[in-house]
Amino acid sequence: MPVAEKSAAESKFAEFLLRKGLRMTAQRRVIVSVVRSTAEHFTAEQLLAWSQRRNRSVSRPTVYRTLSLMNACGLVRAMDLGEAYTFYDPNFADHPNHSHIICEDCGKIIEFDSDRIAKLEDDICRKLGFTAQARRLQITGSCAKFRETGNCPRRARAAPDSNG
Amino acid sequence: MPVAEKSAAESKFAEFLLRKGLRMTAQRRVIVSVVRSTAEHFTAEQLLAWSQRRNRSVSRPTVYRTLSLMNACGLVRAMDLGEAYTFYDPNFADHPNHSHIICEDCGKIIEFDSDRIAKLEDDICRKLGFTAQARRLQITGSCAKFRETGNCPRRARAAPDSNG
DNA sequence: ATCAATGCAAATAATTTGCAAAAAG
DNA sequence: CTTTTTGCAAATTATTTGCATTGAT
Repeated sequence: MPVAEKSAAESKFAEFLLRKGLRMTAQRRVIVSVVRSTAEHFTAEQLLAWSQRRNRSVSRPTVYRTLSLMNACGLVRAMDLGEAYTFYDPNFADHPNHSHIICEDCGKIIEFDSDRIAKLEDDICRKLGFTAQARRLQITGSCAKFRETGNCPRRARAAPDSNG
Repeated sequence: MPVAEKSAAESKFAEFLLRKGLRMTAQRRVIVSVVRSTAEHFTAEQLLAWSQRRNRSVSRPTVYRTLSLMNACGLVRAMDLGEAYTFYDPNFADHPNHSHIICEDCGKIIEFDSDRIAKLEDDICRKLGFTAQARRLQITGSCAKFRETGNCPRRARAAPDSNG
C-alpha cells in the first residue's frame, strides 16, 4: 500500500477542526504528524510513546481524544484485530476501501484493494436497498509462503521516523 | 439466514470437549442450548440473563468461559461492532462464510452469503501464498428502504424462546 | 476576553483470574 | 479418586471523564 499525498490528509484534519469550531494545538499537530509518518497499523499506546518522543507534553487522554477526532474525520480507521486494544490504520484516508489480510503467525497486516469485491458488495447493497457508509473485510490466516521467502518477520513493527 | 441443523452443531461441542479432555456440565448444557435457540446476535450479558432464566446457577464467569470455548470450536463467532462489548453470532456454525450488513439506524444485522466474493478472496489469498483461516466482511450504513417497508424496527432484539 | 484543550488523577466497565468448594468421569 | 469446573469476590486494563489550568482565536 503506497503512501500517498498525506499532506492532503493533514489539511483535511485542519478543515475538519475548523468546520467543527475546534482548535489546532501543538499536541494535535504532533500527533497528526506522527501518524502521517507511519504506514504501519498502531495502537493508542504506541502513538503516545512516539508522540512523547517529539513533545513530552502529549498525554494519554489527548492521544485518545485526538484519535477519536481523526477517526471521525476519516484520517484514521479504528480496527478490531481481536486483541485487547484497538489498532488504528493510518492508510485509510488515502485508501478508504482497502481490505486487510492478517497473518496469525507474525502479526503482519497486508493491505489490498479489490474493485471487483467492492463491485459485488455494491450490488448486494443495492439489491437490499441499503446505503453503505463503510465496509471492512478482514482475512486472517497464516502466511507460510511468506516465511519461506523471508517476508514474514516475527512481529516486526517499525516505529515511524523521529523526524517528521 | 435459515436456522439449520443446530443439533449437529451441539454434538460438535460435545466432541470438542471430549477431544480436549474437558467436561460437559449442567451450566454448559444450558448455555449451549440457549445459544441454539436464538438466531440473533447477542452479548455475553444477554446470554447470562437468558441462561439464568433457565438455571439460576449459571454465573457470569462461566458464560464468558463457555463462550470462549464455543468460539474456539466454531459454534459461535465473536464480532466487534464498535460497541463497548463483543457480540456473538450464533449462525456461524451453520454458515461459516456469511457476511454482515449492519444498519446504523436500527442496529439490525442482516446476514448474507456471497460465493462470488468468497471466490475473489480465495484468488487473492492464493496469489499471496496466504492460507486463509477465517474471514469477516462487515458493511455498515443505513437501511432507508427497509424502514419504508417496515423491515427496520428500531433496535428490535428478541430474546430466545424460554423453552429450549 | 472567550471557549476549547490539556494533564492529572480518578472513574468506568467489560472481561479475566485466584481460590476453595462441588461435580464429572 | 483425580482433575476439571464453578461461583464468588477481587483484579485487570484499555479507555473515558471531571476539573482546574492553560492556550488558541
